[in-house]
Amino acid sequence: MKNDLQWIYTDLNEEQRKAVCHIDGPVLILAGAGSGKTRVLTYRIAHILSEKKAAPYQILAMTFTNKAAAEMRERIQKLIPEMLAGMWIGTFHSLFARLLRREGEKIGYNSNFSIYDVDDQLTLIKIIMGDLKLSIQNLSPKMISYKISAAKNAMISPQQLTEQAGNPVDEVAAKVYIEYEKRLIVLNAMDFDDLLIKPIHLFQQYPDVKENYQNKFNYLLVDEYQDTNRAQYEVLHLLAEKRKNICVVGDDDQSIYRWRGADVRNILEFEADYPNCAKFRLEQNYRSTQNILSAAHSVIKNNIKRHAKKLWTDRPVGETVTLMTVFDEREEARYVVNQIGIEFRKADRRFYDFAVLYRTNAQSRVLEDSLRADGIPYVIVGGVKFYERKEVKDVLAYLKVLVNPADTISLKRIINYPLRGIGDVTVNKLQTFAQENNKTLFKTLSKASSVPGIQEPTAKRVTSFYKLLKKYRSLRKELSPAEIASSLIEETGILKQFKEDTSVESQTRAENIRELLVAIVDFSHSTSGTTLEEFLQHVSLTTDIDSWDDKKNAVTLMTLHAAKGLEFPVVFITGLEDGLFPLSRMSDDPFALEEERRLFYVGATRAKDKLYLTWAKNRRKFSENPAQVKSRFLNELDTRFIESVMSKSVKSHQIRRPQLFDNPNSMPDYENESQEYKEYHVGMRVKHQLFGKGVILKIDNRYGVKLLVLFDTVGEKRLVLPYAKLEIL
DNA sequence: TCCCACTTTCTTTTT
DNA sequence: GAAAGTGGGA
Repeated sequence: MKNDLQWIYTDLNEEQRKAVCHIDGPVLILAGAGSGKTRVLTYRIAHILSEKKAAPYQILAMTFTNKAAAEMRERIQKLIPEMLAGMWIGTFHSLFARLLRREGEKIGYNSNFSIYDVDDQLTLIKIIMGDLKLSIQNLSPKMISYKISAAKNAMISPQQLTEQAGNPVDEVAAKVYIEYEKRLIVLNAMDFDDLLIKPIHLFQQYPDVKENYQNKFNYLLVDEYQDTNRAQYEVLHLLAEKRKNICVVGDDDQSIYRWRGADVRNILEFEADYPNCAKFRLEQNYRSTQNILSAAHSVIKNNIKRHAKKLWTDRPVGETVTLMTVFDEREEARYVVNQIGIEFRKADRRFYDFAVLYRTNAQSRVLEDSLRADGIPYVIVGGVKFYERKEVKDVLAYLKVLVNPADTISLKRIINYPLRGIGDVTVNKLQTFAQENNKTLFKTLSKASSVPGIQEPTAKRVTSFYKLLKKYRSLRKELSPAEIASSLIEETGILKQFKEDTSVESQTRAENIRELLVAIVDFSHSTSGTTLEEFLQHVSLTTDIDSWDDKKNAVTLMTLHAAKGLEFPVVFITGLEDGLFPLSRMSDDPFALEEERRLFYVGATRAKDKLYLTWAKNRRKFSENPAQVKSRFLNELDTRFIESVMSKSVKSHQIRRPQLFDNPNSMPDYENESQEYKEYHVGMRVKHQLFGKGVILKIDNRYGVKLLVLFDTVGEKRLVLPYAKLEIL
């Protein structure tokens, strides 16, 4: 430990120091972007420990991402290396998962419960909807799943949802919800939301357990408090109830997870919840230039629902923010790559100094193409996540079953993978038998020959599959997770089937499976644990951003959401078009629109020295390429901090109106055509130059205009309006 | 039971 | 522009 707490005085500003030194009681720290909030949190922990207010194991520090937790650990390690062990620092989900592994028995779970991701959840919901004979045609399982998750995050029980259900969709959701909760218990599985809710149930049902933890955790610290949802709020409240030593840090301007149930009111009303709380405001920004800060502020100040505040910096004014207008997304990508080259030479930068941000993951593709073409190294954070790839999930399903045989969802995933002649019909027979005899599917596998309707050869295949699982289950104690996994992959022939196929797809799948094995080995060597159970939990609760390596010399591509908490010398925010950012369906809902604006603010304040904003006049979506209107956020920007530029092709385009389809590279100008779309309606008779006469059956306006037309001679055809030259009859 | 070809759907953002 | 779902034939 550094001597005499000198560091508290030398490393912190006045307000930070106050926040660090006020140890007891509830504390609210409103920390603006780049104001050193992680520093305050870590110094606070160090201070508590050095004042001997608590032992390390009495401290509970919660973040949203593993990355943030890891950073906190690292910084504490530097301040007081000997005190780190035993501290509960981690994400909400991982810390509560840990707690539930210990205490879950009390509420009907085994300590080896599975954690279901969105994909598993959806599978389960589809099964339930099938069993309840609910039509998937009218109500998408996704919608139901979303409703259930929203209810859970808002702490609404199945019974309450049933009572409140005001429309048919909610009624169905409530029905499924009831069954869903029952089945999760039987499967010995929890979804992400359960990890937050179950501790609450536990504490409510077992006051002695609650008290245990209240006593244990002397000091609570919560990062990104503005993004907590109702369940998180509640569980924190229960834990802090007794001692009220809770310190939350957050910024209402950076609340961007409302769609996942986050409730800004949690931070706005903290003072009301904890009446005698101390409040500190960190408003000095150490990150960005004045121009960047002023530009960001000129946009965020348009939000009505916010604490009025203004960050300041003593950093130089810096370069103006560049606003670039380009013709389409390909030109946007080329521009970004070009500027990276220019900045690179101009300011002696490294590739890791650059971040390219976008609203949706789909936008990364074009950017990747351009970067690759110029040989610039890049990393993508997010997108299709490694552990969510089909082949990876298949292998993981094997491991999950080994750990938790009650996990029928995972079992069904692998029962015929790789193909071993156990089809749907057989599985259904087995399941019916299992239900009738009140056994798990796993147990029933061993008795396949006594299940009515299953032929001898099929029963043999089933029992040999059972023996396979049984064998590996008993090997768990003797072999390491990596040995089990690689032996399993070998014996089942999962890798072999990909190796035999020479297609690129199979090769990457094989590659991914090998990568998974490497990940298991790596994990075994890490400090976090060595058992299969621990590995599976790690996988379930790890995201892409957590494995992002900021030291790797590559340009970073990621969504604005993923960028929260990070900083880069040069930042590009791309795709600033109305409908994309802000996303179109957000524009009607004022709350959602404000959230989009906060997202813009988060993005802009990631930049230290230089910020680029780009928008394209045309952007390809699916197969269409509609004209775009610039984002309303760009209109809100104070022009004093901005320099507007236009690409050559945009300039020339303003003079020369393009002919429709005159060459393949020039896209048709739709601006006046959008009016015409409205002239079509269902039932109208039309004529197509190829298909002849027909009648319009359906008009789909969601992503560009698509028509379903029944032609007199060729039957039904799907048409995309700008390209289908239709004549109205 | 399996395989292939065709159709449909999805696109916000994530622990 | 992929990935899951559907349906018919072997």
